[in-house]
Amino acid sequence: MSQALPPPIWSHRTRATARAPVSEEAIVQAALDLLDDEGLDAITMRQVAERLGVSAPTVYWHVGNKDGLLDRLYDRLCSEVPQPSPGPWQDRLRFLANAIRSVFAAHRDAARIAVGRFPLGPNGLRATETALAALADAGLSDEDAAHAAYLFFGYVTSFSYQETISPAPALAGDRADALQRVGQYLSTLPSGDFPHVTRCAAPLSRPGLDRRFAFGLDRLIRGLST
Amino acid sequence: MSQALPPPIWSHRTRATARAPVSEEAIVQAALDLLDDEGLDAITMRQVAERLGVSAPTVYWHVGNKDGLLDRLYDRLCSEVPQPSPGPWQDRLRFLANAIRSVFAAHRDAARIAVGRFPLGPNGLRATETALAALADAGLSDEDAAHAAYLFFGYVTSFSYQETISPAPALAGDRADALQRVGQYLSTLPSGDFPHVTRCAAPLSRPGLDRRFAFGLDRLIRGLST
DNA sequence: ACCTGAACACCGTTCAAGT
DNA sequence: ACCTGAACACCGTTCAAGT
Repeated sequence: MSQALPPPIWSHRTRATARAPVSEEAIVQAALDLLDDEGLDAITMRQVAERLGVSAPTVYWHVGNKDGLLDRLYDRLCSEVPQPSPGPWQDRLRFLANAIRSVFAAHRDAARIAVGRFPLGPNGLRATETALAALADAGLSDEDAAHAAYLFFGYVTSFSYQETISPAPALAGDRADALQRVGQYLSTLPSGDFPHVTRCAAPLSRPGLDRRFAFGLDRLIRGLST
Repeated sequence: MSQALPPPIWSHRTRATARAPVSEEAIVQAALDLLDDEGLDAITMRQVAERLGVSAPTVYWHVGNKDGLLDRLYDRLCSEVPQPSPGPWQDRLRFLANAIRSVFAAHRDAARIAVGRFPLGPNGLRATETALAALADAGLSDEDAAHAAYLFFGYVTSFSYQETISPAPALAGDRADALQRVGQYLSTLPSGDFPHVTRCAAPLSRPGLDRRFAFGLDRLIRGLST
């Protein structure tokens, strides 16, 4: 069998042959690069196309529409979530939650893609299976395990989303500044009308979110224990 | 004091005097009408302006930008949330959760506005105060109550959001159809790789969400009990 | 103080047409 | 089967200018 020759030097399709052929995989990768470099808002059908040296309608041919692209990108992110090692179901659930949060944190505002989605793609299903297995070991029925899985992913996802955006969108400046101003605002509220808000002003506007994530996760796990 | 006369009949500013003067309140109301009539995607600075018979930059003058408009609209929605009557803290929390979910359900995909926001506006603070008061009565410290409040609002909000959108965006057809296809898909997965997913296929794709909401709420409250 | 016209720099999506 | 040019119908936002 003769070896494939490169296109002849007089080929006029220099640009077309220069780039790798477009594929669904390449498109998802380009979207992921865009996400990492500039954030979710930079993921545009046109920008993705440009990264691949291709026209926008080509992207539509491969992934249908923007939602289809984000579905695939979400599953791609799910592929980065590691599996927990064997152990008590509580530990496996905690590991999974922290792993998912870490993946989101590693990709800017990736969590926004996950909000309203459930991990049902090829890779997402692995995480779903892991969660359901842990919940079954917790003694939950199939029905309760399904409900609990939604509760679990909903918590991790919405928490991750919350921490990627500034706490009060209307306020300018960086996050720490904005948070401090929220705390200041809350503490100066009339304490007659809002006794608890004023007393909780500081903890409500605390910047460190690791403790808060662990708190919610612990209470969730406790609530799921029989 | 003489009574104010209407503009003379020869006034050439017929259109300008015909409409009520624009105000922040009127703008928020127009946005709410748009939300109820056509959904969140219809809330556009231009569309809001058109509803008021005004040009788009006028809206900017009053609310700053679109985020500022949505902040105000969110607080307007919070004003529709009723206060619970006195009773055990669990009941008050449950009442508040159901009330918030009902308000979102009454305004199409309003929950999407709430995702990533925390009720800190004049009206939202009433709900926050109610939640914090209940959580304090549960025996939580100020710090834990603050964390739990985020957990609580995050749950109600993200659940409400989830139920306003179709479960698998890529699938066509109405929700019941799409859900059934998801269930079908999950049940035909290789049961060797996904034993729990296949067994939970039916409950994972069950359409009624009231039971699921109650389940999560119960477990949350249980997890917060000392 | 409040409002407008016109513009800038984009979007998602479709569709006939090419190879 | 895969890709392009050109277009449609929009966006959020700004800014000089008006009253």
